[in-house]
Order: sequence, then structure tokens, then C-alpha cells
Amino acid sequence: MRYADTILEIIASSHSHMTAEQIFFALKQQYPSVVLATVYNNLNALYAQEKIRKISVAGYPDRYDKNTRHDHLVCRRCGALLDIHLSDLTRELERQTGFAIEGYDLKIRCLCPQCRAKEQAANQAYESPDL
Amino acid sequence: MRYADTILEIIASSHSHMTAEQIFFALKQQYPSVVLATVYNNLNALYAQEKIRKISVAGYPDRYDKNTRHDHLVCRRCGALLDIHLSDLTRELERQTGFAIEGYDLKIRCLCPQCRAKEQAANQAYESPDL
DNA sequence: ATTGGAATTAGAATAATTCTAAATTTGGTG
DNA sequence: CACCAAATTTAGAATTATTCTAATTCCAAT
Repeated sequence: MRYADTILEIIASSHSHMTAEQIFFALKQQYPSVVLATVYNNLNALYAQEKIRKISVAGYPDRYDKNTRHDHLVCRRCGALLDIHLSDLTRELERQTGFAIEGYDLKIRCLCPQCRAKEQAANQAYESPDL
Repeated sequence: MRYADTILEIIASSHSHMTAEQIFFALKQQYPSVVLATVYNNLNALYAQEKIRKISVAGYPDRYDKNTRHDHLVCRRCGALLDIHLSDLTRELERQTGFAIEGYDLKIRCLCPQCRAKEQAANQAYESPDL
């Protein structure tokens, strides 16, 4: 996996949550001949090694993130992901479920600040339309 | 949405977590002329009305579930979903994040009993292979 | 240099889902 | 009841994301 380290760096240094395609374009800056399938190969391998996380939200392509313990806010409206750091639930979940837990994935549905502003504007318009 | 109620019943009475295609085949029993796109239309509408939940796990098609408060165990190996009922985290998440939370989605990664048995068998075989 | 295995490439294939336009159904109104 | 408008369904094409396959290239060890 010649590109694995570069891909890891791209993901680690990104403040957004990149799709395979975005990672592909970033990698292309350095290696113009690289191909999308290679990115998928590498991402799948890195994911299998638990070096990265994969975030699936219905309606959006999978996004990739560093594998540090944190959780995500997902904007209901635009799909944006925001990292948040909550207390670790593993112990409590093991206690409540009785299962050996390998990890968990907590996505909190809310509105990101931008979309909240837009929805409020839309509601205002509805309540007092400019006719 | 002529089929919405029937689809709701199919989902409500299912003990598995059905894909759009499985729901489509179940609906076809009663309405043989129905078409997959209609199922998607209805599922999307029901989801928008928050009458059902949609569960996305990377590598598997979306699955649908009743919209009662519960969480899921996801088998790392076969993708099976199991319902579990944990204490509600909403208040605590709002406290920790300061966001107005509309809901959350907690998926716990583990091995389902069947896959745990298979992995143990595989490990046994590896440690003491029958040569 | 030669070989073998792994990774990459190119591009076809697949799977899931959405889109579009036409046809049908439904509900309300004269 | 007959008609119209709006909403829904249908059929099938289109799109998107991802995986697969086979050929090629790369690299390390002989």
C-alpha cells in the first residue's frame, strides 16, 4: 500500500470529514496518476486495520475520519458532520448490554448553526410572508 | 400514499430489520403490481415524517425499523442488527453538547452469538490445525 | 537479471437508490 | 354522476457509490 501513509496524513490533517472522492483529489496533487479504485483499496485496508473510521449516513457517501475516540453531530438538513468529545460510554454500554463491545458509533442528529439560521429564516417567512 | 399503512405494518410486525427490497417482496404478496420505486417513495416519506427509522451501516443496504426509542448492536462480521433497550441519553447529550438534539443513533459494534462461535472455531483451528 | 507476490491501474460491473415522464388513482366540485 | 386538479404510482432509464477483474507495474529477494 504505497499510498496508505499519505492517505492517513490527508485524513489526519483534514478538519472536514472527507469522502473517498475528496481524498482521491487530494492524493492526486502529489500522485497525479493515482486512481479512485486505489483510494478505495487503501481506505478499506486502513479501515480493516482500524486506523481510520468510516462514517455512513443515509443519503450521503461514506466519509472517513481519524480513529480517535470521539462522536459526531450530524446536521439533519445538510449532512455536515461535527466532531464532539463526549465521555466514553463503553463501560456503561457493556454493563447495560452484557456484550463484549468492540466499539460504538454515536451520531447525534441536530441542526448545524448555518442550517438553524436558514430554518429560522424560512419559518419567519412563513409566519409573516412578504406578499 | 396508498401503501404507506401496509408498509408500516410490515415494518412493525417484522422482527428483523428489513431492506427496501425485502419490504418490496413482502408488499408484493398483497399487491403484486407494486414496484420497487414506490416502496422507496413511501419509505422516504415515512422517514421524513419520522414514522420509521433508517439504519445505515457501511457495506450494507439501508434497513428500516420502527421508530421506537431503542438502540442497535451491529455484528462486525455479518452485519446483523439486534435491538437493545438502553437508557435514554438525550438529556445527558444535550447537557454535554449544549446543542438542541433532535435524536441520536447509537450503534454498538460487537459479534453476534453465531459469529462469535464461528470466530472461536476459526481460532481453535488456527491454534491447533488438523494436519 | 529473474522471479514471485503484492499493489496499482483501467475500466467494466454491480448494487442501491433516485429521477423523469407518462399513466393512473383519488378527492373534491358543479 | 362527470369532470378536473393534485397526488401517487408505474416503468424504466439514469446516477452514484463502490467493488470486481484482469492486465500491468512495482519491488524485494534470489
